[in-house]
Amino acid sequence: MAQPKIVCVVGPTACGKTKLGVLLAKAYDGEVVSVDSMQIYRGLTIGTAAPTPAEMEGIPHHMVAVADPAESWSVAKFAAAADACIQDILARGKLPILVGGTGLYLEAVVSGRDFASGHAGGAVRQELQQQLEREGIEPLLSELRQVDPAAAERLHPSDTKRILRALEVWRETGETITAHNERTRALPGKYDPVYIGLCFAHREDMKALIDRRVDQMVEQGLLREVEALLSSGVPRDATALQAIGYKEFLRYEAGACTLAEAVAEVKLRSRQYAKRQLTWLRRNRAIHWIAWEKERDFDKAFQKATEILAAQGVG
RNA sequence: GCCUCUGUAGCUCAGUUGGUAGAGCAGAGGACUGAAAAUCCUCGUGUCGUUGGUUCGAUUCCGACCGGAGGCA
Repeated sequence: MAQPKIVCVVGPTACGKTKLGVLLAKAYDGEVVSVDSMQIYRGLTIGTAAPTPAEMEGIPHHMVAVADPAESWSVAKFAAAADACIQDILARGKLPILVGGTGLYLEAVVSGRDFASGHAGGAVRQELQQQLEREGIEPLLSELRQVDPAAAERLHPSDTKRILRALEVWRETGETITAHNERTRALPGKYDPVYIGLCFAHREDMKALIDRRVDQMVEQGLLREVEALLSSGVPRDATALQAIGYKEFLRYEAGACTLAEAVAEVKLRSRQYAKRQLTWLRRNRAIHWIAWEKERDFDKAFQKATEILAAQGVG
């Protein structure tokens, strides 16, 4: 009740979130906040399908191309920056419309929960990483079992990334990640979101569109974009270059595969990514889904979205 | 025409000294709180090319046929 209402347009890649976001922003006097872990990096335009000035249609878009591609952002850093944008939009009496495919980021922003300290490349993380390389996961797992048995139980022994993170939180803060999560989850959300989800009714239609879109990206010069990033000094292991459509062309550029193989790989990774996005979104029962039949029909989708928003008290 | 190799899960291939078979990839589902376009987990019945024969029993051995690759003519 006390939380400000915001609109969230979600869905897997290539389902038309950008377009619907703009349509809604125009109709409701809103501004778009992109919630995408890769569109934040400058120079990743074609491969991330970041909105172009033409696609924005004059609507202000936040959190796109705001980061140096050589540096590595995190959920926490993103959430803080995005929240500042939302606060600013609200202060000016406009409606924030969050548009994006990165589930964790969106959840972080909407809930407004904080994160325990620590980060990739930090001293504690590096120390843990080295310990992992020297001794394997067993000693780390048994340490976790002692300090945070619940996390040790929950985490699979192969999930080294999360085991390291759990230990990092403990070593840095003296609070276990389990306790931290329980504490922050109990806090009320920061915003009152209305979720609109876009998806295809049939998986094969989504696959066909993803394939088409990847071909278009290549035609538009995705390879040149990758080369430009490299020649501007972005390290090959930068987070930005781990994006789908970039890491595969890195291999091609290095002569490790043919162009056709790289393109096929991008298509494959894109639809696997879309599947993971759907898995993430499905557990959010608050999403009002709009399913495309065969082709995307934005007039109809906009109409439905309007009805959904009216029913939820927006507008 | 003859010879050799080959035909096993959607794809690439293992394997069964004869008791109806299993990996990787793909696919499906799931997890997810400072790398998340990341990371991790679970799920494998398929006329073992077709057809005869040997055998208690053949995908496995033998023959023929069909398809593929190579060699000799």
